[in-house]
Amino acid sequence: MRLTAEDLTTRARIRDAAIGLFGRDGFGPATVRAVASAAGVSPGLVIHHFGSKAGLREACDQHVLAQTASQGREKTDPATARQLIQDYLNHPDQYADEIAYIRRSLGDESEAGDAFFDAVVRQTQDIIEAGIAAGTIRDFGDVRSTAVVVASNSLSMLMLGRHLSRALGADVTEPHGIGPELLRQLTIPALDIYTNGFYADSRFLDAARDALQQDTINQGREHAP
Amino acid sequence: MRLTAEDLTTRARIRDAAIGLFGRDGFGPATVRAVASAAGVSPGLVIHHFGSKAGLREACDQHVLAQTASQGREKTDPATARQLIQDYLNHPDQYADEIAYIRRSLGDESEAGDAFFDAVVRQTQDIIEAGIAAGTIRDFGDVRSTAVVVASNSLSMLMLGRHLSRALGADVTEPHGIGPELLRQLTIPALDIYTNGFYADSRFLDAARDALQQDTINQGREHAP
DNA sequence: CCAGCGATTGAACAAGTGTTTAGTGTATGA
DNA sequence: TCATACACTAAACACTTGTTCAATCGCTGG
Repeated sequence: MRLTAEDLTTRARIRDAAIGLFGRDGFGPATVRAVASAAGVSPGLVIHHFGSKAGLREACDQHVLAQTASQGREKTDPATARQLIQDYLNHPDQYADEIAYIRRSLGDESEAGDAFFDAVVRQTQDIIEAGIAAGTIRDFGDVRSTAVVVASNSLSMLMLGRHLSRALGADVTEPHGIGPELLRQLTIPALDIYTNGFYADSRFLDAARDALQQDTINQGREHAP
Repeated sequence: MRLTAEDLTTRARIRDAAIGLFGRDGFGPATVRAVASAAGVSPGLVIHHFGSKAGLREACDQHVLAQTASQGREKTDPATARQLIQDYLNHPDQYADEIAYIRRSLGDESEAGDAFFDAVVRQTQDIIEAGIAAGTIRDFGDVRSTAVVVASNSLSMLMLGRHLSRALGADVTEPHGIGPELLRQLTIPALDIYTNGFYADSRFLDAARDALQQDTINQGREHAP
């Protein structure tokens, strides 16, 4: 649940407007004047409150990070996770700005993006380890690398939401978000792969193992210029 | 094989410098002056050759798209694909600029990025259909959606390369590229999931099917404000 | 030989950028 | 009540941006 009313302090209003514009246009192209205009204040006031455009960004980073961290902490619990997804499916617009901002943070090189990605990997690894203990998830050799792969796959929906929408024929009114019907359309194929696998047998896996073995042996020769 | 020598026309040199800077800094932040300086020419000449900064970008889009299209066309053939990957593993630097540029194109909303994503999905779908016919890939209900999911997962390595490197402890000298040793480290877990699945049984898949069924029934009520 | 043409440059321009500054209210606390 | 502090604005500043323009340089065709 979020507060949507406009009983925010001016500083918070500016920050939220900045999150929206930074997420939509990127940190570079979004201007202080545009942020000020969106917040209904003068450009000077933005600087007065945040010192500089970089300071404004830092405040946005911290806020979005804190917001998502407080939601993500309980995500290991399946029931809470389900409720969170349900909440998003019912009110996707309330999360749109933050999601767009995170997408930009992951794309730019920013400390906030780094922290967010690391948090997702950490939680994924927790979930995997709990799942292995409970017998619901297969036991892997390298849990860490597996967690990175799974986290990366999950975040690809966030990074490529716009293209997923296009490819599956949804209306692209929302520039980048991923709507409820789209999420529904992708859930089954994704879970199907995660449950029954993608390849029919271990041919490719064995071939890759062989190739990597061979590549490691030949590494000194092949990598020489 | 690419030509690395400097026997390029000035126009091509400017274009290549622009691809490098657009990929590294983004289309907005990268300036005409920086491109001109990187190419060793005056800013006016950039405009003289391409009309405007937007024209320069269009030329970069077309060039990168043509470059990747010519390589991707034969990717359905497994042998060629393997050779392409080998080539990349041995000379990753030669592809770095184009990869960074594609990453930015996929993140911005650009026609080139759209075309690239669609091409990847199309080829993925071709590979899946050929694999199903050959018996190497499982037969899915919805090939199209599956192709979108697989393509999205594959491209996540491109979009999040920087974070994958960080998470797996590689040196982050290259800002976003994904190095050979990193690719080696991720191949086995990814193929393991694609071969043996991620979940131990179909519990999650069944639960999702039930949830979506129920959500569809309740959709009218739950989505109301 | 030379007229012409494209490549190329340096300087300038107008617009937009982040930021500063001086000034105006408007509270709050002594 | 008055002075201090703070939120806030309008205007200006210095700088960067994309783009234009006049003027060269170097070649090539007649």
